[in-house]
Amino acid sequence: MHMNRINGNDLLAIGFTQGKILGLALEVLEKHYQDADRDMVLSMMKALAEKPELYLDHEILEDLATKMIEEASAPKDETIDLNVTAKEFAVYGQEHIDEGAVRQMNIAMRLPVTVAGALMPDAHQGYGLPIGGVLAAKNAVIPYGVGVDIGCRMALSIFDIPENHYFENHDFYKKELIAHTRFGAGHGFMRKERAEHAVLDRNEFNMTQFIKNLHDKAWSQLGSSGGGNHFVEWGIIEFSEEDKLLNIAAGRYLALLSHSGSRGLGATLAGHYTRLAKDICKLPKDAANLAYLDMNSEAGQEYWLAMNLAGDYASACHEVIHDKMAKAIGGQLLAKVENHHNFAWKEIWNGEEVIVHRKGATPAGKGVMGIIPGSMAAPGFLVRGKGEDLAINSASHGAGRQMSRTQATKNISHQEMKAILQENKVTLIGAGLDEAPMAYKDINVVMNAQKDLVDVVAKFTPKIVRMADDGSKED
DNA sequence: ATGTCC
Repeated sequence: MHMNRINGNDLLAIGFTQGKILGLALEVLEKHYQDADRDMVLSMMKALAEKPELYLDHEILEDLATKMIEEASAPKDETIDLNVTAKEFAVYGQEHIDEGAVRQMNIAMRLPVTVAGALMPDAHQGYGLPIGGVLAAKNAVIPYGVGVDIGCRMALSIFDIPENHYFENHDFYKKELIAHTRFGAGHGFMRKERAEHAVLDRNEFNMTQFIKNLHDKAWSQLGSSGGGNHFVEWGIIEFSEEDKLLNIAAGRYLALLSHSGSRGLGATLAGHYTRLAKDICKLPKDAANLAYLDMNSEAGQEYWLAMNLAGDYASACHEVIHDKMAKAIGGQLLAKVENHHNFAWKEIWNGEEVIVHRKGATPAGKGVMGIIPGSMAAPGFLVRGKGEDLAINSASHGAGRQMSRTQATKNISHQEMKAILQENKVTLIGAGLDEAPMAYKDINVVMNAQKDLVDVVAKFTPKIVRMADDGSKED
């Protein structure tokens, strides 16, 4: 516990300014002055901010003082201009997409690094790049083009268990779902319950002090699901015909579907590197959140490694969940499919290597499998990409909202929600009105709008859904 | 999306 720990706001209050120096100063404080007297350290830092030259011979602050003098005398960053005209981009299901998302996409298409873009049929407004936005950039990566929940993904396990086994043992499956999943912002596992995974031994955790500090939280949250629209659910997957590639015969099977990301680790990394990008890459105000890092720069390479670490961590979380559940039910696995939808990839597009950002978009290269969920009461789909160039080999990552969280909480009643769950024979554990099926677009309409992007392989119908408890019900 | 720490 560091109740009196000096934070960024404290330093801003005594004369530090937003930027790289602030981060360095916080690192020095953490490393050398954690247990020192707060007032003493604050007055020393204040003096340093006013006259860094007095600290050039200081045992600990020498390096920081040097950098502050360099920074102060360096020429000021110039704003990078956007192109006057936006490059054209494909939009799928435009009639169901809000204007804000299209406006944001138009700004993204004016970045000097932009090669191509596309908007998926579940698109809506986000920070910087819209959710459901795909952007191919030349040798640059945009932290907010990936999103806050780095590596957020879907994972599906199909078991060799016929659907009637589920219907006959509903309570057992419900019990195991509750026993082996954990939800809620900030929630993780106590030391004795913690899972192990090779991702925790990854070298990238030692890359910087900032990442090192996130290791313990990452460990405690390994195998947890978080909040918002994240879920773990049992459902029935239906193959209307044999799938030779998966080697699955036509029929209905029990399946486990999960949706979650990189938890606190990814969120903290996303925030850190977005700040860094905004500090380095000054864009006009309406494009500020699209700040990018050069892939050849130290910051760009550091973000790339951190992003990949967060992605692999998110994958590990799903692996832990699916392993626990498979073990609990003792089922034989027929197939496992996984895809991330908040990430950046190096891909070849139109003959050149580009960085493809998918922020809430499913990779849909030719033959690439993905999962597009509907809602807790609507089916989701196992799909195969068609490799559509205009969509930059992408598809939607879900149905998309038709009501904001606030709107949904206001306009939907608990009775209405109960009725639609009953009608679809869905058992719900947790979740608030903001995740009600009516808050989402009709998944069939969305799938229709992306017929050129994916083929449907199988249909997944949710049966027992677990989400985070409704925030309003918590104390 | 995230224990609301730039």
